[in-house]
Amino acid sequence: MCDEVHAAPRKEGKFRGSSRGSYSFATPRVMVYILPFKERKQTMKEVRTRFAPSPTGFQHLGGFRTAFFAWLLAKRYGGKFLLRVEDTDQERSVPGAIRFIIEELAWFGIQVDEGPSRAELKSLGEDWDEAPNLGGECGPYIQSLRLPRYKEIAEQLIEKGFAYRCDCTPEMLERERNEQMARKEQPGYSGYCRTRSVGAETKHVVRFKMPQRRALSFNDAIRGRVAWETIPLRDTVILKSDGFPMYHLAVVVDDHDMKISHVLRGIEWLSSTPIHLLLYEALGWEPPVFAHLPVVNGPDGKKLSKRTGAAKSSELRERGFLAEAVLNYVSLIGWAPGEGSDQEIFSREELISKFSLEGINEASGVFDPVKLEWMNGLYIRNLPVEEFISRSKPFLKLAEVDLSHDVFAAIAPHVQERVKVLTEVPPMVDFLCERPLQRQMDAMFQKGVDAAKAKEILARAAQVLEALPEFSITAIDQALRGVASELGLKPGPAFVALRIAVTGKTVTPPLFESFAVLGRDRVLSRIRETIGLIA
RNA sequence: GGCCCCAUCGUCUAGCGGUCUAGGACGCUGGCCUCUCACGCCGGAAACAUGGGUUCGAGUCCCAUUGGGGUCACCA
Repeated sequence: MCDEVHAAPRKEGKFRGSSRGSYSFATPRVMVYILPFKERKQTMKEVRTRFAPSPTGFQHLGGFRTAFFAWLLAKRYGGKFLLRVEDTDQERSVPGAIRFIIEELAWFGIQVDEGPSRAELKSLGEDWDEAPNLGGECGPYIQSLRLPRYKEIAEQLIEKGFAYRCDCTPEMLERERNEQMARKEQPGYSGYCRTRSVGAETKHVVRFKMPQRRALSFNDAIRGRVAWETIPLRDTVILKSDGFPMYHLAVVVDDHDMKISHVLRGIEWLSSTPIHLLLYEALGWEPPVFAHLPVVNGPDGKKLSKRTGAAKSSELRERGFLAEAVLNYVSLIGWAPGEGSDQEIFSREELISKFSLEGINEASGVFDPVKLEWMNGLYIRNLPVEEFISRSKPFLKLAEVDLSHDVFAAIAPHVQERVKVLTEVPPMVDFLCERPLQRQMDAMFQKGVDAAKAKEILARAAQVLEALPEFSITAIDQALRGVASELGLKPGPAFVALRIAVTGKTVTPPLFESFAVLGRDRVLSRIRETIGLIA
């Protein structure tokens, strides 16, 4: 009954016509995320999703969005989220990449239920003090540690006639390709070794026999039916000559072994799904539900890259973004709650309860750093003050702005609603330190305030402030306004001089509060110092 | 080039045949608030790629065109 939802019939017409060899994979577990909770519990398998990055460098935001969606889906249905490391390309694997991924997931608060154990990490030389010991029943969770398993499956496929050994050298393949191109044919492996019998002892790869003229389709959880009338692919290598598997073999084997129910991955994988489907078929395994996610592009409309600046999560953290805000923002690229809802600020719990594959868009999206900043500012403002203070402290320390807890706490509420990222905090409060000020003196003279007038304001203000019985915010407020009107000035222009004299800057937290926090002595000495500076 | 995916304001999106003279958010912009800067509040400009169908009726369904993107490795 519920099968209808994802068996989206919109592509049906296109597909119906091909009668020969038509085959489609049923994906009955589609109903997993549309059945009411109680019903589901009795009939459904556990939802198990995974994030399977290859440790070839730094993941960007798009990668973590994929991980987050997979995590949300698992949590939504009380399932498990696993981390698997796809390091089958020895040459491209870079040391430290696994650690980066694990630490970033932790920063985002995406808990991994199953993943590499400490021993697995150690065996790869990827061990560090705070390394978590994930583990799980389906390990190892690092592909380079699962080589015998892939070999076993490859042998099985050869025995059953779905695959064969090929000892063609790269040079031979190259020559073949050149000849094909000269003849203006589609280049690709001809299948030379299909009918030969290459012994296991000679150096070889294992190739999967791709059927030609075969219709194939499946129900993508996001796009509905995707169909191929013929398989356009050549016999593809599934096991390399060095004994490592190719991606296609490794994913299929691992997703099966690890009982993955839903595969969420980037749309760049859509084209290779037929190979995976064929592999599942040959192995007699039931394929998981596939959901191919739209890509996230940079503001330039091109793929997210390291040069996109804020696209690297670790960089966002260093720049003072909050994990909650980043996750909230990133989840909005390609996903919306739907049902006419306008909501776009979600707690983690709300996201879990509202997330669904149906809400994911087909179209690619653009990462907008400006909106992220806005949202981060919103999250910062919504933080309890104490939380804001403790999160700001590392940034103060890094910027060598040395303030006591009490001093910073006194000004914090005013800073909190003025920053979008935490790195903006230190420059906003560094005037409270003992450091000598660099004053923007030239900004002082404007709107009817010349050097003489400025001196007058400062001198009078110093006098009045010194005489104040109590150096409180309201007292300072009244006193300073009094000075302004006494000198025939509006508060605005009058306070510019004072602000620069005491803080050195034109933009600061509110003046009276700043003065109160600084204390009378320092305010007075700074004002007097400035008077001497005016020519 | 073959195959596949995609197409609503600049950007993220709502919209699942009539309630769309298309709603929200960021950004932009006019104003209010105001000691600067922010916050907050009120207002504005800004989009259904094009052409055919289907239908009493299409942003919503179908086809084509155009334009983007992906993929065709002993990379993932």
